[in-house]
Amino acid sequence: MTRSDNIVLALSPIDEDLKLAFTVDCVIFGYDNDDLKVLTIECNMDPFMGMISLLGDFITQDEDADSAAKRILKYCTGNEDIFLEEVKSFSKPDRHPFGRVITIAFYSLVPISLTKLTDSADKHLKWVSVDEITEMAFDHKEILDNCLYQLRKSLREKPIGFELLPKKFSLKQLQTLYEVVLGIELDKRNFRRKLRSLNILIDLEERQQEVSHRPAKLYKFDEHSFEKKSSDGLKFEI
Amino acid sequence: MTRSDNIVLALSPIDEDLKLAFTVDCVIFGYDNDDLKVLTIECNMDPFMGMISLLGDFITQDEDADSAAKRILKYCTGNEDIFLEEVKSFSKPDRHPFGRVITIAFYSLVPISLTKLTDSADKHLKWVSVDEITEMAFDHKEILDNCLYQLRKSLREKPIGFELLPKKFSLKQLQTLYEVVLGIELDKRNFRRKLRSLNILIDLEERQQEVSHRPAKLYKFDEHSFEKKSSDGLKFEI
DNA sequence: TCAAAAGTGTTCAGGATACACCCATGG
DNA sequence: CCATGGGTGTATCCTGAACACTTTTGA
Repeated sequence: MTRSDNIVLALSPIDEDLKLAFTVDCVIFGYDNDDLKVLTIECNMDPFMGMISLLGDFITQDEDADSAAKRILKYCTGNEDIFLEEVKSFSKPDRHPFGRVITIAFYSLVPISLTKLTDSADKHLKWVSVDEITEMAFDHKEILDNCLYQLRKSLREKPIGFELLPKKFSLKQLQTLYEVVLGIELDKRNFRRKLRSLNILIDLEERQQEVSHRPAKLYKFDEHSFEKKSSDGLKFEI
Repeated sequence: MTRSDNIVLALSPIDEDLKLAFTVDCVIFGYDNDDLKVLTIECNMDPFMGMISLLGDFITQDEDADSAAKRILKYCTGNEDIFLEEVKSFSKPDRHPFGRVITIAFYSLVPISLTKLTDSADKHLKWVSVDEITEMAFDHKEILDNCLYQLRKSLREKPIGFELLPKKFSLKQLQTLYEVVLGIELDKRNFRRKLRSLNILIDLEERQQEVSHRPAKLYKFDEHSFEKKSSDGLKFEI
């Protein structure tokens, strides 16, 4: 996979008569330093030259949209086992200057600190704070906005916040994540009581290291327990 | 538009080299006689000959997926102003026997009693109870299941139940709709109090006619009031 | 006057919210 | 011993759930 996998550059899978192509675009959200970011690549195609764009690629003949998205994630991070959710399609006839390019948007979640971008991808990619993004190539800003909306919705309905954090995290980190992504303030005691009552965290009996104050206890997400509770009809709601 | 608009029959927009085509499929939900139904068309293509299928069509060069879905709705009902929500894409490489056909699934809601199927569509189409459907052509049963799931979710989060009822309806009708679609029982008094507190119904000061018991009061949905409340952050939740 | 469905209030429990102080650690 | 962030409990309010009888109409 080369840089030409940026759909901006790869032309071959576009049928020249119908000018029809089918792609996926991934909004890869990362979280680091109490900040929500998106993985971007610089666009080198007029009229969007120099603007940032999302990671996307054609869907090949032998894969479905989901697999294509996973392939992009693996290309960027070397990892396939990443949270991924389909959001919606974007298919305005004039959305792409090369012709009819219909795309399915996904968003995915990674903790930036644990995510080494692969060598091949590294030099082209950039994490950009969501707040700082005012425009993107193509209709990618619109795609980002839709995915961000969906992320916020899902974050309140399903326990996916953990996907953005390191395996071990403190309750404070988790709370800040919710506050940053949702753009709201949460009460510390109520937040903790809520999570305690959900019973989906495992106390690791460990503490933060090398902090100049009382170190926080560390937890991990109890995926197994959640799956069980979930099928019993647990209502996750923050 | 002819019957060949059923994607099963129309071949031309499939590129013969790439075998790539792009379609929409509509799960058109209708409600009648306290029963949730889906509009279907008989499939006349092997290996699905005789099975029911969803209403679908190619996306043309000058429309987006949404417009294609609306076009299908207009073809079937003569009406364009119908509730429509995109659900997800279906893109398994082998999902269609003719080649690579990627589809975007939508569901829409109509009150069957108010929906005259257009003459051209009428003879081919059939309303089938959701409960009775065990198999469909292609992966349409999977599409239906996904759309039904999404309908149930949205029905609890947004005031869309009205889309399935006549303009004027009784509270009993509305409650039964929720009970039928969600497959649950609701308490009459709690349900009515809930609706009262939401303040999104207009009392028409009218009553049912020609029923052999005390006639129920009729209401209509106050779309304007809801829009206002919604932007003020009303949490609709049933 | 009967059958059939419409319509209405109260109580209780559990979850959501608001709120302030002590604790542990490193420097 | 001080600065910094970690950690905890209680009182109140509100919403959701459970529950039974009276009213109106047509036949």
